Amino acid sequence: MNQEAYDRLVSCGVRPSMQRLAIMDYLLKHHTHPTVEEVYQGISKEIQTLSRTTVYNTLRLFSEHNAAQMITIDEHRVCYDGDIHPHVHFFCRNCGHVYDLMDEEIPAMAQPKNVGGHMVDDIQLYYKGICHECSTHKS
Amino acid sequence: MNQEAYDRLVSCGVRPSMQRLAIMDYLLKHHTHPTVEEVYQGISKEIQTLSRTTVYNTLRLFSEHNAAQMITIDEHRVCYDGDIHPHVHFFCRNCGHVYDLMDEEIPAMAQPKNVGGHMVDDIQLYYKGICHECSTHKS
DNA sequence: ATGGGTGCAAAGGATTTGCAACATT
DNA sequence: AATGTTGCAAATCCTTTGCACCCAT
Repeated sequence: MNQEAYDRLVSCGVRPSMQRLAIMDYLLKHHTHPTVEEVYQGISKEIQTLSRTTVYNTLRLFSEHNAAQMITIDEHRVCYDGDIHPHVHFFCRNCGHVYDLMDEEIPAMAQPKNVGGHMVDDIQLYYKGICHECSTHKS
Repeated sequence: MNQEAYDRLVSCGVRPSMQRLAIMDYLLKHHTHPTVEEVYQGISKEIQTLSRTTVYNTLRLFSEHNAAQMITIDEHRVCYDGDIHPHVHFFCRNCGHVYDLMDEEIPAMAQPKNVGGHMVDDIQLYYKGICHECSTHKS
């Protein structure tokens, strides 16, 4: 079993279960910003009885407990990131891939701060454009 | 007629039409980050024959021509902003409202720049949390 | 008459909900 | 037993597509 997945769940106040551990494990091992469907496809081999509903519920639960990041950069589909360290996401309009940009600066959000009267607890910085792959391998 | 709406369309290379002018006019007069549905409801009184399809197509067209901003901060629904000056958006997890934060700094994006090999042409900075309304009028 | 714009109806997809079965304490 | 978790099927909601009509050049 994956100790890191277990620890993440416990430290974020999420009760561990077979499915939850498998899903967190998947997120920690695949830095591909998977969608619900991709997570489901990746895990259903191991857990034959897994349902999409559980993946939906679990990923939502994770993001509510800050055990994973929900990314809404693509209008068509939500995806998730097991890396909860704040970093910039880049979305390619052409191929739809989401890339991490670890070197870009992003204002840190150690604890909730008050901005214009509102309590801000999360900051997401999204870059959009055309990725390197798509701009070189143009058809 | 609204000269500002007309000018925005022309300067962004969007051919004006009855519907397009009405939709742009709505965006310029309502800084509420309306969804497709809200724009539709707001305009269908004037243009009785307006269809949702046209609103969908038109708002998409606007965002493709940078005549409006498409905002995907809320996982459930896309919304639009007629203000194309870069500014931070704040999303309230509780009531779902999207607020402008004009005073927050946002890295400017005058023209496309290369970041880690990718051509970035748009930057969006999203803050999330609980808005002032929701935190004071708690139930 | 040609090309773009509009709108209806239908299709498509993603996500949520209700509820019953199951697991775990 | 009680509580939380899972999963199926159905429902819902958002958005796109195909196609025909219409308008303006």
